[in-house]
Amino acid sequence: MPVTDVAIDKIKDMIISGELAPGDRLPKEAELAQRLGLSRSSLREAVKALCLIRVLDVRQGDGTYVTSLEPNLLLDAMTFVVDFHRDDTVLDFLAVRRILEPAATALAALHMSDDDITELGQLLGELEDSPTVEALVANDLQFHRKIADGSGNPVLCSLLDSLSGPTARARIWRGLTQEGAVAKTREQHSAIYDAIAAREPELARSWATVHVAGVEQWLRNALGTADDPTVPDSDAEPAAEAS
Amino acid sequence: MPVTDVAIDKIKDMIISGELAPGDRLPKEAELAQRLGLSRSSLREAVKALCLIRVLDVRQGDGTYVTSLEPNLLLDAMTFVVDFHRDDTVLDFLAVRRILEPAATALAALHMSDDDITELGQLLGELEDSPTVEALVANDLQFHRKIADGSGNPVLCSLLDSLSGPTARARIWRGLTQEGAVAKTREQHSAIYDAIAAREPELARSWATVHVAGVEQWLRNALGTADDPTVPDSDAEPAAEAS
DNA sequence: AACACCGAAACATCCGAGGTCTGTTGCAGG
DNA sequence: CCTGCAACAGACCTCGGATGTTTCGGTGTT
Repeated sequence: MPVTDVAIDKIKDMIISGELAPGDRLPKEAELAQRLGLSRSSLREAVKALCLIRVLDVRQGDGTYVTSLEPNLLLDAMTFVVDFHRDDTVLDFLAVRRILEPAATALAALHMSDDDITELGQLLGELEDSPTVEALVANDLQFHRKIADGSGNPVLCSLLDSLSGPTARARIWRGLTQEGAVAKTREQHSAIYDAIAAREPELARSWATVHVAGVEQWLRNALGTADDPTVPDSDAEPAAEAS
Repeated sequence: MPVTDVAIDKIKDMIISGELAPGDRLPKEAELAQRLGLSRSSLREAVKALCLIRVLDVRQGDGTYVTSLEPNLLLDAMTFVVDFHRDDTVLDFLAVRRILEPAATALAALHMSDDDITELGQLLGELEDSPTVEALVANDLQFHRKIADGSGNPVLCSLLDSLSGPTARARIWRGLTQEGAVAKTREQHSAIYDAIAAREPELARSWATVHVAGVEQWLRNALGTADDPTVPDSDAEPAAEAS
């Protein structure tokens, strides 16, 4: 195994073992390199890699630090990964979002504070009467992010955040091409908000399902893959082997 | 922004734009470095970082290649990230798994081929009568992996795979300390298998919920936080309306 | 045709020399 | 005593070259 990969594991272990706590500063490059038994160049490669996934944070002129390691920060790095799947597997991501979003919305109906719910309502009001598609989608992202945050589960929230990225583009596309999509989105958002404000988790869940499924259904048709077995529709083809 | 980060973005763009397709070989270090306008050292840092998240694959003596970029490969890198959350946030990960696993199991009941179901059954039979806890958990992981794979959604499968890692430790701990946990796990696995084999998605979903919730409940008690209704009851999620 | 050897190509690793940014220190002035 | 500016030291950034290792493919022998 390359020395750089060893270094990555070593640093990872130092963090997991507790030798390096979140916020701690690492020894200076030269020192750490000697301690791990490799050159500064190789060590820098390791540090850079850990930097990309938000485990380390290097500040020029200051030093290298361990990040807070909070789930939202680390899962957030997943956005980078998800970026590589733009067109082909968007449906798969959307299918997962369709599973998580309703659950998160139901949780939000139970856990959100009254203040948060008020802010959620304000978000809906901020939108103009005839918003641009971009403004609508931006508001859409904020709306769902606040709900995900309201679920009280940071892991769930970050995951949804990552999944929302690639599907946002699809939503913009939809807004531009599908008649009535904007109005429908606003209606559904209001319904979701009402359900949360009424503390009705099951109702909130159902509206969220309808909401996400709408995008999913449209996208599936738009992609012309009416026969894609990846998505949970009503029935499946039971392998025509036995019978 | 550091030149290395610029290089990362450049390479990322080259891939997303299609200039570099999965499986393609990158220009040699020196050449690419000159083209991107930086030194080999800095380029190597960028490549190493992209390597960690499985976007690039470097083979000494051969060259640097773009990976297949399949969701399972990229999401798999998330396991590395998840490793940093061992004790504190396991409950949050488990809560997400409790949302995804039942959905995946229901999908599997609809989409798995008869052959796959046969293999799933064999997996259950492979276990001895009095397995060690380690063997049981290993079998447990395989069992759920096969089901996740059977959902037909590679993103969902990879995500569950990543989430299973940190919770596996918890499951081992449980097997060692809770009386009857082993027997209960086997019973529930059989029930899940039966529901899938019978093509009963809702039944499969419910058993999966019960199964994961069992671990979650135990863990919550074990951690002494008996007061966290993180997840409401989750049925009525119309991922599949076959009956 | 199968196998062993050899050389070219490409990555791995290391090193040392500047460059740049940041936080701190110390002095002068209000 | 407090404030503001300038110089300093520490730490990371970038570079380019030299040397070691591994892999691939061509060549020659058996």
